[in-house]
Amino acid sequence: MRNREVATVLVKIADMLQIKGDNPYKIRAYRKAAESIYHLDEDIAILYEKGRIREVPGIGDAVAAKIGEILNTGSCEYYDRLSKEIPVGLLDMLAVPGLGHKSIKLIYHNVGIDNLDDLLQACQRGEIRNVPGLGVRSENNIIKGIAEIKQRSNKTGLGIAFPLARNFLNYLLQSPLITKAAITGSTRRGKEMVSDIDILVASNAPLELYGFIKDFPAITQLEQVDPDLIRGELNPGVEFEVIIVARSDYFHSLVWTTGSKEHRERLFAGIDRQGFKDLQSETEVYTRLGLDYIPPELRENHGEIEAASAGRLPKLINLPDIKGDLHVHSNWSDGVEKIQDLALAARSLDYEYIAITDHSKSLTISGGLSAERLQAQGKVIDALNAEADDSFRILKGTEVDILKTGELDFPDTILKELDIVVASVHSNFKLDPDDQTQRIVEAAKNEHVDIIGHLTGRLLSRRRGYEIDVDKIIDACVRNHTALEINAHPDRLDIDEHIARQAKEYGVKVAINSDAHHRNELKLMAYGVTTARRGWLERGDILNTLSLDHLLKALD
DNA sequence: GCCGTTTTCGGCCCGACTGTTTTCAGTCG
Repeated sequence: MRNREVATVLVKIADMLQIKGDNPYKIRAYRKAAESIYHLDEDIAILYEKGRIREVPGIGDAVAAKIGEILNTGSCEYYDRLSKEIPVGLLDMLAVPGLGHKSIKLIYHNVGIDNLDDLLQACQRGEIRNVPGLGVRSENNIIKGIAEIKQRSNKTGLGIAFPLARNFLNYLLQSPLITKAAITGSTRRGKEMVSDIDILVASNAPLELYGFIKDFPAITQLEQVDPDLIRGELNPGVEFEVIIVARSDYFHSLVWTTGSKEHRERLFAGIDRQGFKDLQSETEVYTRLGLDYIPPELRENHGEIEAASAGRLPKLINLPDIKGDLHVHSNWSDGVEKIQDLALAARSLDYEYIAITDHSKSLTISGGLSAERLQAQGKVIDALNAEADDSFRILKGTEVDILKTGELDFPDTILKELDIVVASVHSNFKLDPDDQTQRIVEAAKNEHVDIIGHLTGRLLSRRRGYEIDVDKIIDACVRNHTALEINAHPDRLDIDEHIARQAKEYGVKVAINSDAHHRNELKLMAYGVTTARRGWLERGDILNTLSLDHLLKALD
């Protein structure tokens, strides 16, 4: 699958055109094509070979030709020509919050800055404040923004790291030199951001492995550090380690490498792991330590060792416990899929229901629905449910905007007609913390609101969440029987594991939702389940583990 | 640059906030 690689080149073309100040619709066309390819569940290279690439929405003759070039050569003539005019370092500067294409062009033309490092230095020297349209405030915001970028640049989101690790693992398992292998480390624990990918391998021929590993297509760097350690980097810039052990040392090594430093050091304090040879499972390792088996997601030294010792570990939720998705967008707002296609995809995941929760009218950029359109959508859903010959149910819902004042974007008379109401913040992120909190508390108090969506508004690779008092919001949720969402999108994972655990302690129900804008994104549910597991949540804590009947009763 | 049950040209997503200004351009969702 080279879809991500192709999409990345197209996005860069769009960015360069935008810095140049080219036709906005042409720029949008490149972005739309990139987005389409990114979400494709087929391999773009295979589609191209079959001559079916024009069937992909947003790809016309011009982009199709460029994709052909990218697949054959890794780049295309148009991109190369643009990058002579627009230095690629300018594109990195786009990651700075508040800096857009126009400011970057101005900075480049006025002071000749074309990369992040020089930009930081120029800000520190006070040179950027003289660029027309920018001032001292902008300068300070840029310095702050670059610091944040540097802080997270050595980490990779689980949504990138996990699929990459799985592909790498599957490749390794093809080798006859390897008898057992598993993803380990923080990726196995399901941390939202990981610093590298660790793979544990059992092999009796460690020195022959290097030659096999170097042929994995995504490898960009490779180094044999020790006879039992190979280190390198995978495209797109994710570091990895392959740790090689003898078959007899595999399971205690898996426990050792999976847990956080604090977990493993407490586990094996004063114990020689040599006595753990030849065990047949991780369960045996934990049994030997006098503990119940601790699932990887809990191995953080956050109380799991005490709980395992006392036989009080939670029975964590599993993906098959999920009976439906309560936050999904269709092409009525900013999703790309028809409602019936989303329902079909949900059926194939063995769900019993899916809630269509398109945006409300204030979110114009995302095609928010007016009250009239929402009612029309309800009729369409009723008809689809009526003509279905199974018990699967499409629920009528909305992701209603929480306005600046805490008022909702639809009146109660509209909300009460819906099966499910998700209320979310999409504007005024920089409100005073008290006002921001109060705004969400007001929404939670509305009797028709079932779930607060992506509570903190954070985007893991891009921005921190808005400032809120989580305790007060949890309190409001308890009093009003409002659930909190774990938004499963790997860019969000919002609420995080800590707030999720706090919610459970106070008896607030949690809904794990994909927030899918495309049918393939329904599968992102798995990341939300991982976060829930890291928050010690059990099936009974999760709203959408309920069967359709029980869910409807619970929502009543 | 893409698209089409207003179809081969003329549309294509808009409104609020921020920081710069002195009436507005740029950014963001």
